[in-house]
Amino acid sequence: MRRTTIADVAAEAGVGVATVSRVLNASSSVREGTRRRVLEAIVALDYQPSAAARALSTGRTHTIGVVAPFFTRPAVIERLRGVSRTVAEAGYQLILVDGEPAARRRMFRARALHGRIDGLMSISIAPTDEEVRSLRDARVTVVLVDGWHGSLPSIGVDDREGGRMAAEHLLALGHRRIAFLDDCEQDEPRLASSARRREGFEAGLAAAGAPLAPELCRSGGRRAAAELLALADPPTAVFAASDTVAIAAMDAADAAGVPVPDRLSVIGFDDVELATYAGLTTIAQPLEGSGALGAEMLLRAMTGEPVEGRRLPLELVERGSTGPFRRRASCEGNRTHDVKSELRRRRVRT
Amino acid sequence: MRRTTIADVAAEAGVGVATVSRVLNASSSVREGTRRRVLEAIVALDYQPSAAARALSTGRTHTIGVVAPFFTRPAVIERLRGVSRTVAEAGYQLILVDGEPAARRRMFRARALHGRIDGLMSISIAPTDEEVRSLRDARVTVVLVDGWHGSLPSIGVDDREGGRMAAEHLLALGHRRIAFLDDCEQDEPRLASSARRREGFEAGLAAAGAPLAPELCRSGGRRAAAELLALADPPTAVFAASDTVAIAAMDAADAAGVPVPDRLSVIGFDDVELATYAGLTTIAQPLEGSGALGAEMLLRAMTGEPVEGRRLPLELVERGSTGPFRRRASCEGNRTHDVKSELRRRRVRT
DNA sequence: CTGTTAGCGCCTTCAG
DNA sequence: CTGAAGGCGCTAACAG
Repeated sequence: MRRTTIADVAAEAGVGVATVSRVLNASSSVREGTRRRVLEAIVALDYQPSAAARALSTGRTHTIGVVAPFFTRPAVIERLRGVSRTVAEAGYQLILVDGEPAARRRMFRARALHGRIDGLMSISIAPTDEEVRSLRDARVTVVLVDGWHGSLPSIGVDDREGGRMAAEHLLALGHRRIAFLDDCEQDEPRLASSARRREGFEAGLAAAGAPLAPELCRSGGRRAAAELLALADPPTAVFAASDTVAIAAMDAADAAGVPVPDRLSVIGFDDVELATYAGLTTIAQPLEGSGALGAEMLLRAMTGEPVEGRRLPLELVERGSTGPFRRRASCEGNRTHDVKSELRRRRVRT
Repeated sequence: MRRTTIADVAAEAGVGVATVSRVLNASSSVREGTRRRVLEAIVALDYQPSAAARALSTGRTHTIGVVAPFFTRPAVIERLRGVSRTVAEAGYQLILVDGEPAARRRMFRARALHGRIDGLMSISIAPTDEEVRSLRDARVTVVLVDGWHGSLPSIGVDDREGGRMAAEHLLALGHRRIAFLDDCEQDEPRLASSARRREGFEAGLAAAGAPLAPELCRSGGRRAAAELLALADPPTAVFAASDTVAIAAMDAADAAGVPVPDRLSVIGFDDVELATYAGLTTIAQPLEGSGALGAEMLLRAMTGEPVEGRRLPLELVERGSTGPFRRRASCEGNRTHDVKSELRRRRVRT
């Protein structure tokens, strides 16, 4: 029992294969009667064209690939949601390539995608110049989301500006001893957004005459935050390069009995869903929207239409994790602290 | 500048295409010298075989599809992580099909996947009998994760038992007026795990002589929880069919000024990452592990090897969201309540 | 409008 | 061990 092919349909309908192909692809016109007969034959035989054959013949797979660090960054998943929706609406498939660096790199070695995908979206990973060249040689259409490259359409936010906004918010609250917590990506030096956020942040602090102290600038999550808190002269506020790190910092604060925001203000970046639950103040960027927009652009670029990158807007979202600067060890502060940390410790465990 | 094909390599190496194909597929033996020459030609030309051509020729795509409600259920993403890892290690691609029901159904209409995938994993969505038949007719290998079907290898947990465990935990804490919050999936009647969790839960309560009151059994998240709390005789504990719903319930409690766990104990199901941050007591099941195991089974099944489903273990994870039953309106309870809810309200906003 | 035919790039007998 | 040739299922000229 062979699978039914276009030839079977043609025979059943009493026409040539080309005609069947034509009604399948709604290409040049087919007489209404013929068309109906073909359609009936298709239904009768429950025929379904072979994607592989079509891909081989046309050179297009109707599939787009997405490379990204899916499972280490919640923000990526939210972006993917937008991609998935858009791509599905356009009738395209989605191939996922998660990335330990090796896999990502393989994906960028464009020839590896021959006959697999028509377009490639890279989220939070910018290819090197060499990879870009390789991609272009292979004529793979590429769009970057949350990553920039001079010769590739890129969509994302102004991370420097975001850093500056965070600095402003904290400064406006009266904080002066402010720390920075970087994303802890030892193996991915090209994840550049954190670096840019930090640049803007530093600039913002410096402009206000409160430059970032070197010992207040760390990289990592919970442990780094704990070290910060253990300092003789600990910071009263911290800007984390991502919500994930920010939440880890809040966790560390709870564990150390440091009340947030009374003795430590915490601000993050991204505004992932988790930030809502955690009550985290953060610099919000469009996540799902960036994915959707990126997908639209990719789809358009794949038709040959020239597309240009876009900057998306940022917005400060104030929740409860930042508050005005307070002098240490005020009586009231202490009482609140005890109740609160006791409370959170009861609920939150790692 | 045409893309380089197997013929180019053959010419470059001074051999026939068949030989190139042989070294590519490590199939029958090739003399060492010839083999080396071919390999060199491949490198020299930076040749990369066309996946489409290979798929058409062999009938196998080296791609597996995953259908699942990716973006509405955090648990699915964690499962996917295991799938991704396993599948990548085996050198397979991953195609994602998110599902508004329409897309899922299309995927199940097996013929639609001809020439696209070699195997299909369905997470948290069980196909109907008819779909199973269709799948079998099309000879698509299928494995179910978190879903059961008599004639398909299925892997998951004993949801009924999980429900029973939740009941036991709450009863052991002294609660008697206990509510159930269902997942709010109006459009997906086949998402059966919630139903089974509830069955086990009801059975557990009934066995202890504290049967589930009809008015304490609702479906939905925050709003349903709020209704529960507004009852004249509100429950002192609630079992939610998933962590997501449980966290929504905690949120509703905070908003209503009801302290958790002092006046309301909340227990969830799944143990997603978020549960840790939320300090949620929950019935934990292997998430990433289930994905990995499912992928392994699928890969094996695709070779023709018969595989059998597996039940994974459940475990009660106590965090801070459940506590002993307390009589209402005790003085101490009230004080704690005020501080706490004031506090959480400050931090958590929706 | 519609049928015929030549590939798309690779795998796989089948001879040599 | 290796080369030649047919075919996987479909699309896309090119004739009619």
